Amino acid sequence: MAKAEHAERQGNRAGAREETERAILDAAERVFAEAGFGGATMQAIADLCALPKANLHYYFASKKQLYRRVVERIFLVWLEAADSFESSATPEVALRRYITRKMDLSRAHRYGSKVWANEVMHGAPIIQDFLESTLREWTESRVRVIRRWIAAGEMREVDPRWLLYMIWATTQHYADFAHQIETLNDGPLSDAQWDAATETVCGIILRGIGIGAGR
Amino acid sequence: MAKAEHAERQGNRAGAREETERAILDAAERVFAEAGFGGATMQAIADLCALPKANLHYYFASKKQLYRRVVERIFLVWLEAADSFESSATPEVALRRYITRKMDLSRAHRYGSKVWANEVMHGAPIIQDFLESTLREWTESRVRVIRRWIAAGEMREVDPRWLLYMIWATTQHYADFAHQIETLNDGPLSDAQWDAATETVCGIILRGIGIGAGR
DNA sequence: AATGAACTTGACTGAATGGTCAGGCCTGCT
DNA sequence: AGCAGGCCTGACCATTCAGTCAAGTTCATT
Repeated sequence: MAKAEHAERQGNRAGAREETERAILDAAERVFAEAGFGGATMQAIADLCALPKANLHYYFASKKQLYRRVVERIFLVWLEAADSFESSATPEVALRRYITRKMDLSRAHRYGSKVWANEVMHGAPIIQDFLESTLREWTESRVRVIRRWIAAGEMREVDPRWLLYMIWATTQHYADFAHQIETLNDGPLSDAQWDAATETVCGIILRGIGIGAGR
Repeated sequence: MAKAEHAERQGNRAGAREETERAILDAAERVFAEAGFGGATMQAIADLCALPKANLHYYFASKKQLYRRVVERIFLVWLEAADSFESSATPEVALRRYITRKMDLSRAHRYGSKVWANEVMHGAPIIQDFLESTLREWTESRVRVIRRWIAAGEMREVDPRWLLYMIWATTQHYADFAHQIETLNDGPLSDAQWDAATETVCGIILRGIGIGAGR
């Protein structure tokens, strides 16, 4: 951000570059999400951001590298959501906040979620190292937090991993399977429906682990 | 089956044909699951079932048609699982059986689940009609069953759709995100782990909707 | 054994697509 | 104004891949 401002002040060169890269990444995210890596074409991405195909190759060396950048950007968003899982709070507050945040993300970053899902489904050829380092560490740390809550009698005894998987699965489902949900719903979910779904997910999970959550 | 036996008795021609088609479909299911439609190549499928590529085109007119047949076959398996959701039983028995069945499916048909997920994520270009007809009818019928249970005070008041999505998401996650789960687990889940995960999922959901399920 | 239909397959083709490149253009600095 | 470096792009190339085909082979039937 500071870099962009600096650039802006002394000409629009660097700022324009960042803007163009972002536009390409946005288009790429959507095309990769809708067609998968193999089905996506550089031409389709170029069309979506109204740039000649050769231009994409000026900013990103190859399709693979562009894809990698897309995935990395998504991972950062994911990490941001992960931070909302605060170990200091009670399980009720922490989990409710985390689930809500993940539901929001599913709504705001539908394409990103799909790209991530695709990548993992295909064996994570690009981001295996992330899974083995950052994701693993994050998961293990939260597993310990949950174990502590259990030991303190703040929630029912449940293997933390199955609980985390359930939260990931359910929240991401609203992005990855949005098409199915919208078909069954005759259109996109309304604000009220998102709120209701979020509340229901929170409610079932919190009660499910022995926390008499609201209402 | 009767057809195959009949064929077998009067020569192995028709029987062999079915067997070959099944081999191709199995290979295709796996390749489509691992690479997506766009990333899959007929050659890769041919290699996996040890047949010359030209032979695939003798049995299936095009890549698209082969893909369609793969998806249709998966849908039949899905329907079979759907039948285990019996409206006659109590919610506890019905949901427990349904969840267990879906977890079993995720374990036995990992590739099928992935192909389905891919198809829906990409906007269901091939099976949109299924979503709008069969899936919709099935869902609406189960929604009514769940509403009846709620009206009868057998479970907490919860929008049935969010509950169903949660069950689908969680159970399918064990197939679609198997790679991620196995990375975090340092290897495939053991029998005991599958049982534990299934039990935890049942437990959280049943308690979550106000049914004091076992243990 | 003869026959013809069903099956098999190596070699080929046309189209699509990732990637390249040379030359032109614009921008900001001196 | 003039210049240098970053930026843009149409045309092109090499590869990959779905799909074809014609020439074989196998097999059930008669």
